[in-house]
Amino acid sequence: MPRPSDPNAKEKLLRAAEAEFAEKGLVRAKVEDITARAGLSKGSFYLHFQSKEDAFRNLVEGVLSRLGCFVDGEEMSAQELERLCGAPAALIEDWQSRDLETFEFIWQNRGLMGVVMEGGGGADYRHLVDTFADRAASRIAERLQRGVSFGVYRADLDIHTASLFIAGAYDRYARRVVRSAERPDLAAELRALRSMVLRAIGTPAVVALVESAAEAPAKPPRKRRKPKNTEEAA
Amino acid sequence: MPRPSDPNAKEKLLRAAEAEFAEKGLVRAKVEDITARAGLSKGSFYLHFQSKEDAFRNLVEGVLSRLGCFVDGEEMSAQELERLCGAPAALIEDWQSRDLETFEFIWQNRGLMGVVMEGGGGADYRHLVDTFADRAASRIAERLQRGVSFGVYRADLDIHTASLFIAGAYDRYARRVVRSAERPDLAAELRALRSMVLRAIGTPAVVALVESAAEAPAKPPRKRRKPKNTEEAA
Amino acid sequence: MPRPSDPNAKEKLLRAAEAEFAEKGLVRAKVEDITARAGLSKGSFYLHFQSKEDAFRNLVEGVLSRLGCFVDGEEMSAQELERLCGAPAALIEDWQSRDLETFEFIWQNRGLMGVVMEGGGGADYRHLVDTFADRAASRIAERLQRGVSFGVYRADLDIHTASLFIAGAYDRYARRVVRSAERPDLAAELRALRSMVLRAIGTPAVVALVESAAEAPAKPPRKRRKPKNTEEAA
Amino acid sequence: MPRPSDPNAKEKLLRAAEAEFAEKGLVRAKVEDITARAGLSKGSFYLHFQSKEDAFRNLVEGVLSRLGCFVDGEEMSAQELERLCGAPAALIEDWQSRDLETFEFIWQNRGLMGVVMEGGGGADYRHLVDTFADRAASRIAERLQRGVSFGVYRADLDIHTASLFIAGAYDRYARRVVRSAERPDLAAELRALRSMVLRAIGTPAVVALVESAAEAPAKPPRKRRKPKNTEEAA
DNA sequence: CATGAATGAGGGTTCATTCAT
DNA sequence: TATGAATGAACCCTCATTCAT
Repeated sequence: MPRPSDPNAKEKLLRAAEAEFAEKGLVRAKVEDITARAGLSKGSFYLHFQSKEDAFRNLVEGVLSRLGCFVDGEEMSAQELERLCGAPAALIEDWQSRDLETFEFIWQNRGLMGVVMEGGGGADYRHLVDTFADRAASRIAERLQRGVSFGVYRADLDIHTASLFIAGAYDRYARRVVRSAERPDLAAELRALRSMVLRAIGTPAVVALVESAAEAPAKPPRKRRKPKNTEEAA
Repeated sequence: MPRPSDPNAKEKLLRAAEAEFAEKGLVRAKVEDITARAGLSKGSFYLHFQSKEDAFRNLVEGVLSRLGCFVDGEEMSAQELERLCGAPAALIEDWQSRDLETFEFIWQNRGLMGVVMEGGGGADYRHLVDTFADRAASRIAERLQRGVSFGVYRADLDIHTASLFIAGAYDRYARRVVRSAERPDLAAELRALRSMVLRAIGTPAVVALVESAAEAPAKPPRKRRKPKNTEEAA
Repeated sequence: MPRPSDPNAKEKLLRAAEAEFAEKGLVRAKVEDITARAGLSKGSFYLHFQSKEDAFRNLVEGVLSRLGCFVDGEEMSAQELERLCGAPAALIEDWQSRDLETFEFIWQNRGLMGVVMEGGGGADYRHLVDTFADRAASRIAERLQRGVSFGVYRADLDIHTASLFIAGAYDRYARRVVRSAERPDLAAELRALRSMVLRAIGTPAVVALVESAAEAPAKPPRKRRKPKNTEEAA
Repeated sequence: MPRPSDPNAKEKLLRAAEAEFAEKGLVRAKVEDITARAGLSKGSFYLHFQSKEDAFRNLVEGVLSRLGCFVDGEEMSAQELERLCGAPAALIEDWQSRDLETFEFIWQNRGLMGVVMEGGGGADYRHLVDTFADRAASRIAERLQRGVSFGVYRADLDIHTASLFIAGAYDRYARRVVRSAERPDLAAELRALRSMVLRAIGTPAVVALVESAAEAPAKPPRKRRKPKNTEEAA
């Protein structure tokens, strides 16, 4: 006996699938459990997805693509860029602001991010994450390069090693956030993380700035786009 | 037609299981593939293990426990400790030497380490890795504390954040090693990684030391125990 | 969004169902494919048929019933009959004319005829075909009997075997027609077939007639009823 | 709980599959019913066959290949051939003997033959049957040609039409045999069928022979190979 | 009447595990 | 101990059918 048509069926299924995948990974998650969680019947799953893998791919590609937007960031005008780099404090605040947005998104989507980062999709999806990680490291390298040429970072910086290192630090932090039961104090922790990084790569002037600014309050992040999948709201 | 008793059967099965788990993860690895790879019959698997999960747990616990030995390190006499901490250069060399041993082990056991780190065992085994990571961070914290009290690291060091940060850096590097197709230059890469870390946490004197010693040759690691699972030898 | 009522819906569905059944048989044909081909919605199928099998039965019974009319033929007045049987050549022409009509119908409805003859409906529908075949053989037997009593066929004819044999020959030819990609030259092929049959059952006089008449042109068939399902027109 | 190893498992499964396919066709036959009929568990099916279709193909190809041996017949030495064709009566007896063997085989394997001939495997298997039918018609054409050149059949025989016609007659008879509930009197019916055919294609001398020999007893068939799948024995 | 999302029984296939030999 | 055929629970996916709109 069919239920009344539900215009949100696909969305409900995606939410349910996300939760099941987050809990059990691609292989152990059962289609029947997904549909049960969505309050639908088993068959309805296949009205919206080709297969279980299809739904998984949908979710993973979606979250990685949206995360990619944060990583790539907005275009910054040459003028704005020069202004910021001339004022290390402002540059650092911009950095913090971007980090906060990114990790806010990661926190909101921690279920899916967890599956993706912990390999819950099996080897077939690792390359997606690897590709993403490479892109992130490249972005960081670009910014380091820029920072060096503007005299914010040490001139003798080994940019390749440093970018891997920094990407690693963020990766590690992301894993921690994703597994947190409680919402972490993202602003404070990101500030601490960044202080560590700046100490390692900054010029003495920047290091001094970092040390003096340890207690400065963080500005709220600019709203660039509104995050989806707000698990918090559910 | 029973084959003659094989005293190495369990060992062969463990090696085969490790390889299959490394390639496919716990769920996708088939008992039949494991026994085929070991050159034994399907039934023989259950003469040595309660279940597929049992074999997996055996392997994971084994590798984590051996890795734990490296992390915990040998007891160091108070005298030796004081000597080392009075000579930062020696302390750093000791650190390098321990890192090298640890990562040598990780490289040798990269198959299993990969499954463990990439979540190939599903959510049920994450706590093992988490527990291990916590222990590692504690150890690092202890050593940071000691280093601070001996004046090697900056007195204002936020030990908690620093330990997470450092554990993260090593974790990240371990993931890279585990996925390398080619044997990485562990000594050089660990030296670079440590330099980064020391710049972030060391006193100015130590930072100077790091900068001047960039080209110093690493001593060969002390042999504390011989690593098992030498995939290289196979 | 309901479409405006379509008075041809049932007919469209029957045509689509026929095509799908012809291509895939009862089991492999999907209701959804049928309705899609008809340009209607899935649900509309059940406004016109109880079930997929119901539609299949409708079609099969329809085609067999219309084919039965050809086989049974029109009532022939005693007078007309006597006239024909007194003139073997005319009798043979009448036979050819009826065959042509029948096989024209078979060709036009080759899709459905194919499913029916090739068992595409499964064992449940075989009895329909069997019943039909029995009836056809009986009709042939009657005509053979009549032909014998009028001295057209050999007096020693084993009517039972002959009728099966002839029914078989037509059955076989029907299968060939039904599978032809190109429209076969029905008139010529039926003439050849009939010649073979007449040689086997005819009196020497008739055999001579057959041999001398090999090149006589066939008259166009009388139009008794107009065939439906004219696939050619579509 | 596994049953004791059964060396006949595959054979039992083939028999059971044959029966189920014969009753329900490829699509409607359920693997579970097949294994139940064989007294085995569902999973055991896949120890012996890749899939349900694989088992079906095995059976169909097997029966067609064995039937092909009958149709192709044994090589006949030129000497023997000449002797036989010089003595139409002997030639006809040889024909009868071969027919009897072939239809004995068809009767023994009527289950499978039924599925194959009635299209129970769907369109995918029709080409196998078509290919087989073409081969059979070619063989018949060859023999007709030989018979004509030896003066057994009418010199003006249209070999192509005749071969199709004869193949059709045998095809039709095979369908009847396959559906018989009771074992038909193969010898008598084949003899009748052959008489009809000979009347249609034979020279007057042969026709006379046929008419006089209607009551001659059939020789028992030479045993060329022992038929498998003897449903009668089961 | 028409629609098409929803339903859920059904069936093919996999594979961890057992146990007679 | 070793073997590998046998088992059967699980689970993915299909599709005929229903019914709220």
